[in-house]
Amino acid sequence: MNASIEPVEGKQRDRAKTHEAILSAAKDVLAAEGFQGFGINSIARRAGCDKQLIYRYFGGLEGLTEAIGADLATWISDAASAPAGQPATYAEWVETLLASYMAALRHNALVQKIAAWEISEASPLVAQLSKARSMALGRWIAKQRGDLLPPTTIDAPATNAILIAAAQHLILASTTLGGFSGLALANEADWQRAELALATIIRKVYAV
Amino acid sequence: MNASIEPVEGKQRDRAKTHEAILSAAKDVLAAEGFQGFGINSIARRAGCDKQLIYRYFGGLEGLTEAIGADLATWISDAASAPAGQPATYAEWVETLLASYMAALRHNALVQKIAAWEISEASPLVAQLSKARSMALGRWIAKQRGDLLPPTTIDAPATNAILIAAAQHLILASTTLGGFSGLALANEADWQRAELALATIIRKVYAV
DNA sequence: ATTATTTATCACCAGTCGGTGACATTGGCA
DNA sequence: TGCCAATGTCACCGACTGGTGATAAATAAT
Repeated sequence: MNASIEPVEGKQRDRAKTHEAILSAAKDVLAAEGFQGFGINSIARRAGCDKQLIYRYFGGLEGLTEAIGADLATWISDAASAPAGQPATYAEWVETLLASYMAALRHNALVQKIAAWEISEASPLVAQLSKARSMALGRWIAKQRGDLLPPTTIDAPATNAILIAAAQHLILASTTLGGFSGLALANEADWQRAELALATIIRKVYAV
Repeated sequence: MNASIEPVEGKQRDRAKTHEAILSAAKDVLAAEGFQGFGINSIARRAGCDKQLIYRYFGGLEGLTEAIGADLATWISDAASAPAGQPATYAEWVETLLASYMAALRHNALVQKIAAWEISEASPLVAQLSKARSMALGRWIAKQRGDLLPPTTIDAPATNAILIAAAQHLILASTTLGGFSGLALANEADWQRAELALATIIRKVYAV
């Protein structure tokens, strides 16, 4: 019961610590090397433990992926900064929401790799992460939502899906290609240009 | 010299045929299994020949990828239907161009997998294909271009990159996730909804 | 008919992968 | 003390990967 006896607790015989080390290593591997390097051996190497422990504590890659998914439940709530003020129009709301989403995704390599995984392969592994990611996103949007309504002449769900898809694709392309379709996306000025164009689209399409 | 002696020419000792079989198998593997299954062994299996011949005739995966890139030079010109009529406005031009691009990409699994590869990994292999793909796209757009100019108040390159990114992402997501961000993309009606929303965006953002 | 060259096949290498069973070590409990 | 469960380590398995050298078979040139 008394767990405060160990003097140094260096790195031996601590299941909780090993558990955490494995989970952290798994996220690191996925964020750094992408889903291609997401394997038992690679994760065990980075965690500095035997791969057998991954099977024991998580039940292999599946259970480990599940744990990552659970860990992902609040990724955007934690990353996105609080809204500065109440938006006055639906267009303003979409604009700030999309900007927050882009900022959060741009600084989260793990979620970027998951997003890339989603559109590259349809495996049960990525399905878990995909579900966790979209649910976290849905909760976050619902929480931010006020009583603003889009113009009834516009298919808002489809339009917003297009905007999110564009933002996501630009971010993913920027890390591997450095840009997309002639639009450079390397420095902050490039991103401001892209976000300005997005904001212009939003304002024009949701103009009242 | 005389190469018309062989009576049946079944499947033996024909370098040109083997060459073509390998190239075709490589494209098939990439289109069917994605860049994950794009390997020497898998391609040789599908081509029905020894993998040694891939090294001999193409110089390994690199040369083979280069050959695929060269083969890709006209993918969109071949796929996209000729423009029905001359567009009257810049918005119309962008609208028909984007619709053609989406139709061509939706029915070309190979290019889809290459696009997914581009945003998943930054390897020299995919760089070749990426270059070939974007150059083919650029040539096609330049050929379609008339003397129409966008409104000077709009950042047209950035806006168009956003539109293409959205279209591309929706198409890639549809094949693996069946939709994106709550927008189903399974049947033709779903796609018409998405294209209508895209067309609305284009008309509003490029309105004169 | 006898060489040469091209075309294709085979056997093998070292390395990695996911996965598993046996073993060693430690700490707590009776 | 002895026991037992928890924790960690090691060795191994079969299968696959990219890559290469040697060899066989068929065609072309002499």
